[in-house]
Amino acid sequence: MSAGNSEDKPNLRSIASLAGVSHMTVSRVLNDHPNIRPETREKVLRVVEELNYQRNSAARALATRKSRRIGVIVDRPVEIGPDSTLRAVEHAAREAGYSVSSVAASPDDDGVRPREAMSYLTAHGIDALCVIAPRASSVDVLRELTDGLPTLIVKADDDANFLTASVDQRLGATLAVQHLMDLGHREIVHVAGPLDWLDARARERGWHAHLKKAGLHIPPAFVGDWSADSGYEFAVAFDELPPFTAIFAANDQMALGILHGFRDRGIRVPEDVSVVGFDDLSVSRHFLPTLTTVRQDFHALGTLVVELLVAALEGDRSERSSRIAPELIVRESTARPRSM
Amino acid sequence: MSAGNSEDKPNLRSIASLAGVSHMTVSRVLNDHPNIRPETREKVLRVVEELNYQRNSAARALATRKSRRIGVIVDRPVEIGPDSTLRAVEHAAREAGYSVSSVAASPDDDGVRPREAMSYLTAHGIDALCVIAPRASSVDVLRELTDGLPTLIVKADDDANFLTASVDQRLGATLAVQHLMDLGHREIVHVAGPLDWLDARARERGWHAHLKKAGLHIPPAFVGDWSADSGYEFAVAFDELPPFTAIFAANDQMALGILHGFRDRGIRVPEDVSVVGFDDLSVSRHFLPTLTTVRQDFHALGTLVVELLVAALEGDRSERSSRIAPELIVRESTARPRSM
DNA sequence: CGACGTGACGTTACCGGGAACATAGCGCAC
DNA sequence: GTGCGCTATGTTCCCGGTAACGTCACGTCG
Repeated sequence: MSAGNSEDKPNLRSIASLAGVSHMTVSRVLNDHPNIRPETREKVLRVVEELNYQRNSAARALATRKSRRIGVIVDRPVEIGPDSTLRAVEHAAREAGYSVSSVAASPDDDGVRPREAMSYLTAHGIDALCVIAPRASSVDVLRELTDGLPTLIVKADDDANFLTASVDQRLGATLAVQHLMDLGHREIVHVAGPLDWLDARARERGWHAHLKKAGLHIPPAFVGDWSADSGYEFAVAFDELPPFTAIFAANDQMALGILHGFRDRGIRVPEDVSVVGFDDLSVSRHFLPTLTTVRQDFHALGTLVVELLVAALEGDRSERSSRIAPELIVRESTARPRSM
Repeated sequence: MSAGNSEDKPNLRSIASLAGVSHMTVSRVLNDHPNIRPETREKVLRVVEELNYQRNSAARALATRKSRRIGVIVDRPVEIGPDSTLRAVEHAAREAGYSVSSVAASPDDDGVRPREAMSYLTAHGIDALCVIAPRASSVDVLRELTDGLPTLIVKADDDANFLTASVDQRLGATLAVQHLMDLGHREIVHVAGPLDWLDARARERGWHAHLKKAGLHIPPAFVGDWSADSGYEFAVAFDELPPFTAIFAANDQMALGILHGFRDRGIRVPEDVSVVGFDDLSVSRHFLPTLTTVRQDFHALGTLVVELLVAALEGDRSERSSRIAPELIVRESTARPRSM
């Protein structure tokens, strides 16, 4: 069953001699070069099949000076959103014949250190770089480290130096705020992520801009740290906060912490306050109450990231950025305000 | 600041000529060979530093026939537990000078296809393999695919063919059940993961064995699919189930679904039923009620995995398996049964 | 005092591919 | 029929490391 040649691993030359051709002919067949006679191609492919031959990626990388590897830096630890993006990128990269090396922030430390991450990635050889969930400071540092390396940053604003792709964060925030406004809410506060994170900032801006456009009062944003704990802290301080009837939280975890904090304070959701999250975690539809939130299509995002990078690697400099529309998922945590 | 040599990337030879030695001397310095004069070493290292030289891992891999890469197969998509393990393995591997290539199941398909995953990993060159969250069937397939490749499976039982490392799943289950027994529960049901998954089976067995040891009635286990949805389904069918006062769920997601289903059925947790989960997701402490669960130290697990694999790669065949003790985290979702 | 071991290097070949440059056969225009 | 260009294939060298072996100076010992 399993191709059990007990000899050394086959290489181009062994294939070649068995097929009665030169190793270059085998190489050309494998690389889909034109100008190969169909019979020759078949003969070669038959031997390749028989020996279960796989190209040596190290040798290929060495000869071509291309690793077919995409480096990925993820600045936020395990917390779902960026994680899903990473998975989607890995998947899309594999489909495209690339492999991925990633450096993710560990839950312990306070984020990826861009210099070390880059040094690790370049040491292992990468052709392109993708940065997920970046902080503004990381982007600044990377600007001087990625000289000549095709680099895509998952962020919403276009960038002269980098390719960009992302789910449209501002649109997501707009959807959330509009939904609350449609329900009749006029005092809508925002529990933001750390504003050094580009995603956090984009969500905050979307919220801010949409309130402004509607002529509503814009309260100061509360800044959390993405964690459910920080949402909890916000919520239990309810009595000391200026009045509001709805909250747009920058992610589902903080939204969950808010639900928890409100329960501990005896505030009911959605009767007293409506809550909207962001991300649509797989568990969010089972929170109590189930959470209205903004869903991002990570799979599409991953595909997009790899498409843009591969195009850039192949010399296509036309497409430089693209955005994916998010979707509002309405559940139990939002309702009309009582005062109406 | 950034080593701005505008020339081609430096290589061993360029370092060598600048340092006035042969390229082999540079290689030896970099590989910590003995028999290098301290002055020579310093001279070389100075140039290496100056040019910001990094070894070409492809060339190294080609010459040594070692990629210093650990392949990882993850059989369960993004759902936290296995994910955290993967992150921890990546982190530990990086610390140990290895890099990781991973294949994770995408949320769409119903699990990793071991043959394809292996083919991808070997094509990109790996020295060792780690399998996270495996199904029994995957393990069987891998048995014939990993011929000669040092392989570690993250599972609790020792294995003649493989290295093993894991958090002690049976102990975790025992802790959960014992906690419920300590509270006075006598009818403790289990909502298991799919029993084809080794982790699910180990948790089920731990639960079963501990009930048996205590001489308690052993109801049939309900089998979910790890998702919160499946927990919900179980819970809303409450009326049709034989009576019980406590549930041990095989993961936190299903536990959350159960909390949700019970709320929809008007059953109170923990007043009517106690619920224990498994994993301690970062959000579990904010569920309503906050969830009693079993915490796994993924970081320690990742370190252990890499230690065992690296030892095996270096020819040390003494340590073949190891287990980490989990910890019970008691929160609001468990209490004494009312009947007591 | 010469054979020999050893430390500190240098030389050469090789890992498994691919680029660049031959080369051989063949159809075709003049 | 001869020169030309194209197609299909072969040769050679190189990518950037490391292994294996060679060399040379120096110290030691019989």
